[in-house]
Amino acid sequence: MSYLEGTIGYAIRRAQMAVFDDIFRAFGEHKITTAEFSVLAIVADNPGINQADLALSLGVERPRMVPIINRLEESGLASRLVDGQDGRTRRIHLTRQGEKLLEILKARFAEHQARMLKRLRAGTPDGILSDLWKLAGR
Amino acid sequence: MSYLEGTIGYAIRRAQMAVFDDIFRAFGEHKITTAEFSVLAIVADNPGINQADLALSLGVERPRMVPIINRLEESGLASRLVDGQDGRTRRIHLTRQGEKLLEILKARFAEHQARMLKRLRAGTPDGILSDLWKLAGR
DNA sequence: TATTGTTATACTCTATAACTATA
DNA sequence: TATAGTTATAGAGTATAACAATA
Repeated sequence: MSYLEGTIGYAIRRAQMAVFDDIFRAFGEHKITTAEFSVLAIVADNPGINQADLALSLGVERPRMVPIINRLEESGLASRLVDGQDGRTRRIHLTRQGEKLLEILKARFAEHQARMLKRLRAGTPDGILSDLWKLAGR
Repeated sequence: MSYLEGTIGYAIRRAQMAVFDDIFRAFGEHKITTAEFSVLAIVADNPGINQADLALSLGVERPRMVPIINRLEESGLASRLVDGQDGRTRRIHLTRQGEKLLEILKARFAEHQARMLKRLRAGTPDGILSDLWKLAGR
C-alpha cells in the first residue's frame, strides 16, 4: 500500500467518487443529482422548510439553494410558497409528482446502499481505511 | 437520525468535507491543495513518473494534470524533464525544495490523521456510518 | 438594523474533444 | 495509426459580496 493509500483523506475521496458514481447510475434515466435528491428527501421530512434552513441542513451557503430549487420547480417536483406571516421566506413543498419520484428514487437508492453494504461485508473487517477502500471498489 | 443521515452517500460527503477542511487548515500558510499534495507524494515515491500515469493513479483524466503540475513547477516544487528515449513523455521529479516541503506537509498531515483517528476512537465502535459521522465531526 | 432570498461574480474541479509533436 | 501532453471549451459545484424586499 502506498503512502497515499494509507491516508484517510485519499481513501475517503476515492470512496466518495465510487459511491456517487453508483448513485448516479442507480438514478439512471431520472438524471437527478445527489444534491437534488438530498433536497427532495429533506423537504419530504420537513414540508414547508425554508431555503436558509435547507442550506444549513446540507452544510452549504444559502445562494447554493437557488439554482437547485429553481430546477426542482421547473421540473414540477417542488414548489415555493411565500409565507403568510413573513413575506421574506419561501416555504418549500414537494408536488405530488415530486413525492412520487422520491419514492422511486428511494427504492433505487436502497439497492445502491445494499450494493455498498455488500462491498463492506466482503473480506475481513479491518477498520475505517479498509472500509473506505472497499467502498472505493478495491 | 433522519433518512439522509442514514445513507452512506450523504455521510461520506459530510465526512469528506470535514476531513478536507482539516487537511487544508493543517497545511495552513503553505496553501497547498489536496490534489497538489497527492501529486507531490506520488512523485516522491515514483520519481520520473509521467503525467498519464499520474492521472491514472489519481483516477482523473490526463488534462487535469496540466494546471496542477504547472503550478508545482512555477512554485519550484517539481520539474518536467523530456524523456531521452521518447520525446513525447515528460518525466516528473521533485526539486530539493519540493522534497523539503513534502516532509513538512507530511508532518502536518500526520497530525491531521491523528486527529481523525482520535475522532474515530471516540464513542462506541458501530460500523461505517458511525465512523463517517465521527469523521464529519458529529 | 437584521434576515430571506436573490444576483453577480469568480474560482476550483472536472470532463470531452480536438490539437501538436512525436513515435 | 497510436500515444503524451496540451489547449479549448463547457458544465458542475462552490463561496463571497452586494442587493431588494421585508421585518
